[in-house]
Amino acid sequence: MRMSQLVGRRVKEDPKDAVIPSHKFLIRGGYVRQVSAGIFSLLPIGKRIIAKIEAIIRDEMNKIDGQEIMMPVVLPAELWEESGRYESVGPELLRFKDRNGKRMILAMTHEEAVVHLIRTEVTSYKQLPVMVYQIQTKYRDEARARGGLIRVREFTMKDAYSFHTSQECLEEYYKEAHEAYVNVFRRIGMKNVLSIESNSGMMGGKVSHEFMAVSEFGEDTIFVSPDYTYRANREVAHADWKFEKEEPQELEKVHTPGKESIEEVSSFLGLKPENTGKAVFYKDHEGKLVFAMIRGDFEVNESKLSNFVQSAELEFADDELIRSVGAVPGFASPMSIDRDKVRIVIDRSIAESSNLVVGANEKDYHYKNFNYGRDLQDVEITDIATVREGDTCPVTGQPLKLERGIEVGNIFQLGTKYTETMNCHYLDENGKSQVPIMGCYGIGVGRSMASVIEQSHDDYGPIWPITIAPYEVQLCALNPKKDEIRELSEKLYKEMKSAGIDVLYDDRGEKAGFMFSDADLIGIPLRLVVSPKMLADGKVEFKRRGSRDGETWPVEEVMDKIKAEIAAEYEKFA
RNA sequence: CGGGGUAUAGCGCAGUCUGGCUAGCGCAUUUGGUUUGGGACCAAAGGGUCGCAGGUUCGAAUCCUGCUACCCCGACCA
Repeated sequence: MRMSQLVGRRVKEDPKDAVIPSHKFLIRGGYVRQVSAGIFSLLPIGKRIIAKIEAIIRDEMNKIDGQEIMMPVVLPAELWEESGRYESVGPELLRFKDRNGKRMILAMTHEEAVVHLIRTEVTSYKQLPVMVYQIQTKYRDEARARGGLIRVREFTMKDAYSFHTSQECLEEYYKEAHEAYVNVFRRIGMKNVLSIESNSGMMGGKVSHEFMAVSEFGEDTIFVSPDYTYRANREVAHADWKFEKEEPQELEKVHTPGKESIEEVSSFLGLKPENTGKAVFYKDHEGKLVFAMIRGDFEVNESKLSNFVQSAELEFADDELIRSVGAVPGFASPMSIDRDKVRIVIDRSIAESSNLVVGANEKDYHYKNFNYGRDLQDVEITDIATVREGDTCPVTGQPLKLERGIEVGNIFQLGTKYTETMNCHYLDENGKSQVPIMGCYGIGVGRSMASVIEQSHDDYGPIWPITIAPYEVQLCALNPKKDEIRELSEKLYKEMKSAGIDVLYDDRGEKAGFMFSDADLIGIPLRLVVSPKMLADGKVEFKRRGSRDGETWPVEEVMDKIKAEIAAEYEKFA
């Protein structure tokens, strides 16, 4: 490709809206352009990167016997009504009507569509297990798009779905898919990606993993042990907390005028937050009150609580609802409240500690020396605590470290949630009707591209791994008005093209600095410069992206040497 | 959805408070010339419904009302 013809200009200044490096460079380098909030066009070099990422994904999916298909973006609402998600999913599902008034949706994921397909095409145990996948557009009407390609509304996703006759078979395939994902991210040159335990929550499965590109700009918080043996999303992370019981002392009501928060109460009484119990009230999806209690120095983990009470939409309860069960906001206690109207869930930190300060359900009063077992019985006890940096790793015993991550992929053991509700069956070897067990596997393609930039750039632009770089080699002709420069550059360009090398040829005759700055923004890993100075000695300069020092190659050796360099680059990601 | 901000040429911005000549600057673009190793120089040129609608006024980018879009923080996130 000749740079003089390339669509997509480079810009010198950072776009005012961009706050993270990948967003800045994607705009400045001419990879993408925003059309609307969270909606982007891909320009030629962006599209080439995406195509290369997709090719690697395809290769790995095909290796684990995936069969590529393509399902529609627009789906009838009735398909989503079958699974129940037409109602259960919020406004991020874009609903609309066609000209006949028929209710339609823009697919944000394809479990329904794939079950619709598989239930008619796969009817015998002999056809199982089977995996189908597609690389296709998804639309999610995000409340707030952000971070360039990190959180968008329309995006390309590879989504794969597997169907099995047994849980064992699913688990075995799940391992293969996990391995394939590791290969994908290695091959696209993502330097630091972790597979972590994640929250399958309402998706219906038991086991799931997220693949996180570690980045300070990630939206997810993850906890890892120092040796990375333990890796989990904050939503599900747990720690090896140790609590100690002391001799219970007599329950004592104390006057705490106007002291509502943990900090106020504990400092007023000359105690530490860990000597108190904190009450947090939520409203579940049916509007019922959930009373969560945790030791004062912890925070309630809403994901854990939400999973435990099987309610997808927990929200903070208002004071009116709290009072309706006999509790007093700011001075609430699980004792002496209407147990029929409220579900009480207490954290282990409460059940396994002693002599805590808790509310007295009376304005301006607390109790000292609350002890679970003596002062409260028969409530649900579980782990609803949010892990803090430095808490003890449940596996290694070491202090946990906090990282931020961009979710670039996820894999779920779904079970039969969709196959069952949508009447998907096959006949087993005994001629009996069975429901297949499902797994699903996603990769965000554009988000992966952005994540590679986050992990591989310098002040001047992205540094692409050769496996996904828009071109393998950039050829720069410095001063092509000079015949010998132009002639050699054209010759090298043609030779590389016919040798099957992806080459971007800067034939514009710009000043060196201008040309190199553009080259840095395009981030091609290998660069050849034809210049009068070098050519006087019969040499051409070779540079790697990211290094300011080059080598000089004799003109007649350029083709051999560049082929060797390209091969060596690919070797790094094999 | 809550809080904050922005909207003027392709991009980045000034002008708005305090209404007043033909709306300006840098970059980019086009033409001619000089240049050519890390974002050159000279000269000329093209490019604007000042987000939209309504109002006030002799006169509105500027004041008033309503709306919309976009960005940031938060909430939400199959």
